[in-house]
Amino acid sequence: MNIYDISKKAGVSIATVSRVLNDSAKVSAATRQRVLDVIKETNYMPNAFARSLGLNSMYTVGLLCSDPSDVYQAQAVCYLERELRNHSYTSMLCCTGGRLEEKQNYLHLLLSRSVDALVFIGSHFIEQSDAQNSYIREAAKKVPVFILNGSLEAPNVYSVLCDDRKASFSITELVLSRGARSPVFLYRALSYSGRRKLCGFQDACQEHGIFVDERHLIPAPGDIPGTCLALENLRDTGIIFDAVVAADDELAVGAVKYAQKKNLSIPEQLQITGYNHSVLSLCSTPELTTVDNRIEYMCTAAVSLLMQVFEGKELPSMTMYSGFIVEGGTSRPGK
Amino acid sequence: MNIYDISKKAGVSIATVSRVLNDSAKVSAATRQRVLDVIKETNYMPNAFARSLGLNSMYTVGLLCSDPSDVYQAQAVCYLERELRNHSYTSMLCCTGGRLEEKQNYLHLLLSRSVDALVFIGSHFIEQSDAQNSYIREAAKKVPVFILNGSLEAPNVYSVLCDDRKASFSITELVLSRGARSPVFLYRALSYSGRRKLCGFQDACQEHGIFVDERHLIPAPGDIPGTCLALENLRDTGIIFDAVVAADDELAVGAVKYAQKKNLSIPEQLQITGYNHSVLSLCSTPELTTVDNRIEYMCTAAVSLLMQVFEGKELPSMTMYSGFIVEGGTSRPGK
DNA sequence: TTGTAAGCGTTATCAC
DNA sequence: GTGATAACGCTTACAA
Repeated sequence: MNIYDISKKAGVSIATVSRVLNDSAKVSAATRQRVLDVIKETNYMPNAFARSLGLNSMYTVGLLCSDPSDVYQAQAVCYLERELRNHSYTSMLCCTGGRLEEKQNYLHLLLSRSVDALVFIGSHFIEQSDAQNSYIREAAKKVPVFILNGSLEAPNVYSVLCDDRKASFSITELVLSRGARSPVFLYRALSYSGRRKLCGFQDACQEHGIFVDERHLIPAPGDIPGTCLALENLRDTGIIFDAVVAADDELAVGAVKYAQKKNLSIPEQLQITGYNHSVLSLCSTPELTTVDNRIEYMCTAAVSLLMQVFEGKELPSMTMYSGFIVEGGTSRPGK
Repeated sequence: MNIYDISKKAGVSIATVSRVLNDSAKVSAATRQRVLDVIKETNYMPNAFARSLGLNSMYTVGLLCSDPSDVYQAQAVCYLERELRNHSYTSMLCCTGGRLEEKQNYLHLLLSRSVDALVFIGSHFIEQSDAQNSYIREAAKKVPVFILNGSLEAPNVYSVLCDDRKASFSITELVLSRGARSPVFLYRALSYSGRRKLCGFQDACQEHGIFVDERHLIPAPGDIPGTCLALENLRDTGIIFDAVVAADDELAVGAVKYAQKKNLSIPEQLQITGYNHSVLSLCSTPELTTVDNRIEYMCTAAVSLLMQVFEGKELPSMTMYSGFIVEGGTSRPGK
């Protein structure tokens, strides 16, 4: 069943059928109705591939995330998909994992499918060495590229992010102002946002006259038991700490587990802060003090900006929002 | 840059270029090399839309989930996408939410894009009233449909699931054998797997001579505070319970929060079990006793079955695996 | 307002 | 082995 069949049954030309399908201006009400009747009656569905070929677009956006099992990324995927759908775009999802090569493969895949735009979820995609980001720049020559929670200076690349440096500064500030003297920073990787968070942490420490060296910056393997172990090891090497500022909620939960294992009371003996305000922060006991970086808002904003790019508007290359602190029971109460 | 440009530069016909691209049999080594050189040199990428039109397929599978922010669904999405990608298929993701109408819209969308198959993640898609599932049956007339953790008897519909009834029976059995006398069942919705879990719970109770009526079957709103509240209300109505068998980990965490709020010791005064063995079960303190329903395995299996369907093989309409229990600290220790 | 016909860039079927 | 050429099913000038 194709457009010719419909045109025959309705006694019109294929052009008219096409016009009806795309409800283009000039079709008489009578003709339109006749065509619509036939379409309904035959259950006709236009062929998406042929349509794409003509229009050179499938109204599809490529979504790249490293791992949607990460609660935070999953939320982003969900919100982005919803917003895109509201604008009649479908989402092609790619879960790249962490390896650069794999990311590049996926990018190539999406471009070969001629997606209309790309959204990178999370700062995992921005490598420290700028040369390694060239693949993103290349992609941006073909389609607009959006980066959530990461930033890259390049034509046709737009960043939407939370001011992680500021939020990290504030939350470090919070535990310091409530008595912490030897905080450590727990991170998964020094991705773009990881580095920003680290900056905030260091700045806050400096402002409080607290000396921080690399022994206070703890890379964690990522999962909860591993994080717990990393902190145990840290303690065994003789580093004393009374606060853990974690780069995400899962790491913070690892710190909670560590405290429980070592019988340290939270927050009296150990203050802990997370990041993301994910469901994990609520699962933890006590609930985490964490940063809400407004992921839903960021996703809505990103898609809305994307649509503007499609419309040919000029856009700022970076849009930055502020997160806010949600106080749970892992930091000492304020006055 | 299209296949004609390449053919000119290489001094061959477009047919030959096409043959090289699809590394089809008969092309002389010399010609092939010449064409490949031109392709490399020009950075030529075949047009995906034109290709799809010819082949009538984009090698794309539609993935439908209600909400990937649900950790369990997110994992499934991730594994499915990975496996599909390994078989050279891309994934079109749809997050439908819970409303039937929205699910149908999404289904229609995917079909209009001519995906090669559909995978429904989670049993949310199988309605209790069979008539409401007709939209899935309709879809199955066009493309093969896979259902993860749900089941529907229909041509071209294949179910891959964990034996939830059995697992739920076992885990209920576990808390009963360890002293629980008045368990309640906590669920989110009576979806296909929800109903199976309920059956397992009831059967185990019956076998232990424990009377269960509907007051012991607690629908929870879903989120943690809401679940906590639901249990408080239950207690206020005078229902005594010493075990909570929850249909998923998040609900179980709600029960943990309830116990903590009411100062009930876990597992002495209240045993709690979850379901899914998600990261939430590890975040909780104590860690949950829960069911691992082998989501990764199920996803791998589903995709492998899907590929067999594409190859035209006959397949059983249902493939069922057994889950297993992971003991945490929310159930009393065995002897 | 409607119809004709020329793309869009492939794949696939024939001949040669 | 290779090359014409006809699909594939739509959109869209341009004509009428």
